[in-house]
Amino acid sequence: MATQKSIADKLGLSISLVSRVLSGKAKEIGVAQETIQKVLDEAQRTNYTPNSAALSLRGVKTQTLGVITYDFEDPYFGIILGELHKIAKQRKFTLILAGSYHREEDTLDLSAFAKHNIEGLIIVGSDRNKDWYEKFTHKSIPSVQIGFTTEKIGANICIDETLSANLVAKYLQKQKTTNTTLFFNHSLSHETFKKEYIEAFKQHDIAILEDVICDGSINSVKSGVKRLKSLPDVIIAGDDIMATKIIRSLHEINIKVPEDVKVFGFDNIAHSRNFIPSITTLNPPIKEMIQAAFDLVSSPKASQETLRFTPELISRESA
Amino acid sequence: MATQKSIADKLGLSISLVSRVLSGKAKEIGVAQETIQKVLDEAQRTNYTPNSAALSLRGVKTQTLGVITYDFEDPYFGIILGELHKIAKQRKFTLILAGSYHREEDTLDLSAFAKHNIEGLIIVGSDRNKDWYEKFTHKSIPSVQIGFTTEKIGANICIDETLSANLVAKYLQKQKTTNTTLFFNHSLSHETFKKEYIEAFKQHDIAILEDVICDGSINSVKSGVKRLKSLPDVIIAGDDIMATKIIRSLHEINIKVPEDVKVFGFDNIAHSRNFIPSITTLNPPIKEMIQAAFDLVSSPKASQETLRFTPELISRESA
DNA sequence: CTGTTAGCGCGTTCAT
DNA sequence: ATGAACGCGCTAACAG
Repeated sequence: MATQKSIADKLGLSISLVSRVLSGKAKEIGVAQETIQKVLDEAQRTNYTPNSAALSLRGVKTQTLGVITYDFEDPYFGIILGELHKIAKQRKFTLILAGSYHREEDTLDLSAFAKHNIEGLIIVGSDRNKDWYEKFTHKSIPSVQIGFTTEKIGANICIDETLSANLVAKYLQKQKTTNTTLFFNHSLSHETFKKEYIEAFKQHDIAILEDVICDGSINSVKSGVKRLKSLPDVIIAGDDIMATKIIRSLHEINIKVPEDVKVFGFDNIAHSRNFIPSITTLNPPIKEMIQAAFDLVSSPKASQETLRFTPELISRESA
Repeated sequence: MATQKSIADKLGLSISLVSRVLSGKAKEIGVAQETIQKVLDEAQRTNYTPNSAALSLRGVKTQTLGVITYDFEDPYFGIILGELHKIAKQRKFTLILAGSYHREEDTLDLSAFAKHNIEGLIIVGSDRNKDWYEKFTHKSIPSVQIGFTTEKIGANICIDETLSANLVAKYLQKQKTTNTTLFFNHSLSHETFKKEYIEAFKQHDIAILEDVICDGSINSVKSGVKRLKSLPDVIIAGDDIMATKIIRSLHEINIKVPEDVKVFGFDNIAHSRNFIPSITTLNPPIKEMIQAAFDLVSSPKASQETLRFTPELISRESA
């Protein structure tokens, strides 16, 4: 490995001089142009890369962010990670990954973050509690959560659930919907939205016939669908995946969407557009949300802000 | 932050003694039991965590792996990352992310890896060339690619394409298929499979009516479907997403799957099971593949092995 | 304009 | 059984 020392030795200069040139402080201090060029050339030639360990030992910013997720298989996770990565690259940040597997939150292990001295924490997904965060409380790392939480620890980026529910209620009203059935699971984001839907439907004179709770597995959805006492005008699903599973389950007992029942989703996953029928859903402004999240954690002063974003209603075939 | 020095000062001991105790070499060297306990207690009390920068500066293993991907939005990416992360956690490894956005490979930036001194490289996805890898050739980091490549640089984990194609051909033959049409894009993995399909179909007396090449966007698939000169017994799609888009496009011009044409996918993404019709496809043994990949990079000696895995044919409604 | 020195936190000689 | 001193690669204060 090329080091400043190896360059200095080769050129017969001192290490500190090389350091000054390489860290861009040459001009400022007043190093001879010729010397600057020699150092730069040799650095280039030997493929010099600053040793991050040495830098961070000296207290130089590591420009490293930790990313925690609760569910790697969330269809949105890849997109979020992609966006995060894109911005991180632009700003010369590095992303370190931690997470729990399948929401087994007890398995969350943050040693990776300690190891690499992260300067910011991005939490992807909703959650209820953050026991694990105790380990971090003694440090003051700016953090942001993208999703809902009951235990806010830093900044927060989420969907405006009230606005969203009203958007849907208005849309359904226009379609002369008089009653609905809810399909939600026990996750925090589902429950948060459900509460708002109930409120919004009340205000728009839309009845809720049934409130089905299922874990989201295809079997739970199937049995939920089978046990339906009656068919509402529209079924409100907690997310698009749930919506597709509901439609699939209905299909298996010969109920057609949207002819017999409509189904409304949430998320606008890539798949929703090509499903048969295509899913009517709410499209969150992911890119803007991620951008905002990144800005919040990478800013010098830790923020406690909560930013709410409004999704766009995408009317397709299912509702 | 608690450091060995802070503990030593507090206890009136020397730093090196504290170091010995904390790195578990106390017994070996012969430190007084009482001293050991004192140090351990103080470390516990002050929440001592070894400084990774200092460690790696001293040459201690960083246990850090770099992960590169070409496409964050690949539906398999989350699953792969989840598996990788699960194993990484078990073995106390850290994962650092790099990648290019939407396959714009020129934007690949590996500075993140240099920054954190990675000890292994996992490449997720197929690719044709690795110009960027030049920067790494002077280091000897064990690497593994999960996917196909034309420019192998380390170990390689992939699907056995010949076996796969034969599996499918045999299946189709049993179903009395006499002709097919291919829908593939220009990616390396699609082309690799296509070649094998062509060979396998020839051996099984299955004709290929048309060879449609499209970029995979819904519009390209739609126009590909519209331009079809005739309907084959079964359409072979390069992957499940392509399959769903084909079915969707056929649906829009009133052609039913599988009644009018069958469609065969590849990948077994989560959605395939719930799509209407559910997609008949090949299911790669992802977990085993990831496990093997991890074993290869994390092993002390860099391997150049290529491991081929055989997928399982999952017969569903579409074919 | 350039070199010397100190020190970030740690493990490892070499002393004692 | 314990401590002093060194060096990993780097930057900054101080000295020419």
